[in-house]
Amino acid sequence: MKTTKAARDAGGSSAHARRPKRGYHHGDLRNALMQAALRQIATDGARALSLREVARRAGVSHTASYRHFPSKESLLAAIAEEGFVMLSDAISAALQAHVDDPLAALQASGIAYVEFGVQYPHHLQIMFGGLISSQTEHPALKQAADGAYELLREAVRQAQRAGLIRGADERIVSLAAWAQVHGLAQLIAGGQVDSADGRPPARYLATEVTRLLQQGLLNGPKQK
Amino acid sequence: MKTTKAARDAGGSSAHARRPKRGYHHGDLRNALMQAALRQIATDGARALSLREVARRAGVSHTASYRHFPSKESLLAAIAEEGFVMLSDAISAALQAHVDDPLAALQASGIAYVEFGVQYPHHLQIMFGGLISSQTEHPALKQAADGAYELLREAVRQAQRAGLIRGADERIVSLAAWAQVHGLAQLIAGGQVDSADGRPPARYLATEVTRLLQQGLLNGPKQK
DNA sequence: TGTACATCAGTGAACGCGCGTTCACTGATGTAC
DNA sequence: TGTACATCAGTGAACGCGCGTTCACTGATGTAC
Repeated sequence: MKTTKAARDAGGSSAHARRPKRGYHHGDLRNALMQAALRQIATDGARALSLREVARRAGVSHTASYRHFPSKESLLAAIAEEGFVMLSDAISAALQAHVDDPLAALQASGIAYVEFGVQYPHHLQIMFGGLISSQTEHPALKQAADGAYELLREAVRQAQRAGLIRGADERIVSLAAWAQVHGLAQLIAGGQVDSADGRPPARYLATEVTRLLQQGLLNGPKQK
Repeated sequence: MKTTKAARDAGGSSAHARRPKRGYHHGDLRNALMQAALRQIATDGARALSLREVARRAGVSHTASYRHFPSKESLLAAIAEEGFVMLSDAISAALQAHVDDPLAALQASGIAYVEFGVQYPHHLQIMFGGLISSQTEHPALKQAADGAYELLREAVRQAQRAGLIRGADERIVSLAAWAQVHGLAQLIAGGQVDSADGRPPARYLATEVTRLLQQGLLNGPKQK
């Protein structure tokens, strides 16, 4: 999945695996701690996460993380922020693959949302699991979260501008789109919906489910 | 919200408030513990929940809960189960209010789902927040959860049978409906969407959002 | 190139704490006769 | 109605534990001259 850029830099020539010459100084501890935290969540569940165990997994004394994160929650906030950035990247890529077709772009961004959640379920859990008391206390996180949602809203606006979505309030349409892919991602990532080997893959489910909503958008309100 | 049946029984005539004659035996400790747990979650967040604090709030020694729940997780499982039962009741009521109109029934059940989540956000968190390691280890919980989803699927099937939904796979339609209301409930309950005083109330958002999906269902696939 | 010094990133002992669970117990309640 | 006894629902001390955070420290790194 993701590579620890600086971790590779440190050693320079030493190909891989065998511990690079890192001695007292780690080189990329901040990043290593974030990855260790994700590994612990994968193993023990998000609510069992402890700073000391994270440090252990990173091979470092349990107080070292205070050089990089002022508290346990700020480590979680950093991971959540990373998640929103990755999500934004995924949505952006989907949008750019369909610049000529705003409706396809909207659907693709929804599918990207679901795929992100399935691929990074632990990020999703930290982003939305109520582990961070208040986003307001972590401005960078709040900004990243707002940015991701803004991409989605902009996709809705473009489809409206192009005349592909009729009638409905943009806020409601955006919320409907968000709720749908968010719910689907949560259900799949949370194991409530099987999408394992042999079962319909997440991408297929996301495609079909978003298609249904899209049809509703296309045709506009029928007048009650 | 909910009344503790047996707690009232215990005292008999003593109207209310002033501690009924409960001495050594509590009378309805199981129920009282569940409510105390919900209160602690409301105060401190779900991940801070501790059996000892729950017992403190219930006014009982911290080991008393072992007479009613074999472990901390089983207390959580009981609350989650209660949540699914309440959710099922809410959905059933919505369905029965529209027996003559399967499509209205389907939408009403979705709205009921969102309203349940908004009204009982802490139940929702316990039901879906990954606090319970495996539903399989709590059969009654699993059954309650499956029952709620089954009600929703049955509503979809009835709309299909009545010819109101064309073409689409029932599994996909059910999943789309579930994902949408589940996502909306999560977003509102998690504070990602404001629906507080002055803002559009949850019921309105749920109605509009489900209407969009409904329109997609009504018109069926347009043939790609 | 060498030296002095400031800064940075990690260490390890120690703090105080609350936790989940076990155990042997005791007071209260229900039931058989 | 009264008594003996089993069962049930709480108690409180004790267990062993890992946690987040602080502190004074030390080794490593970078920089000015």
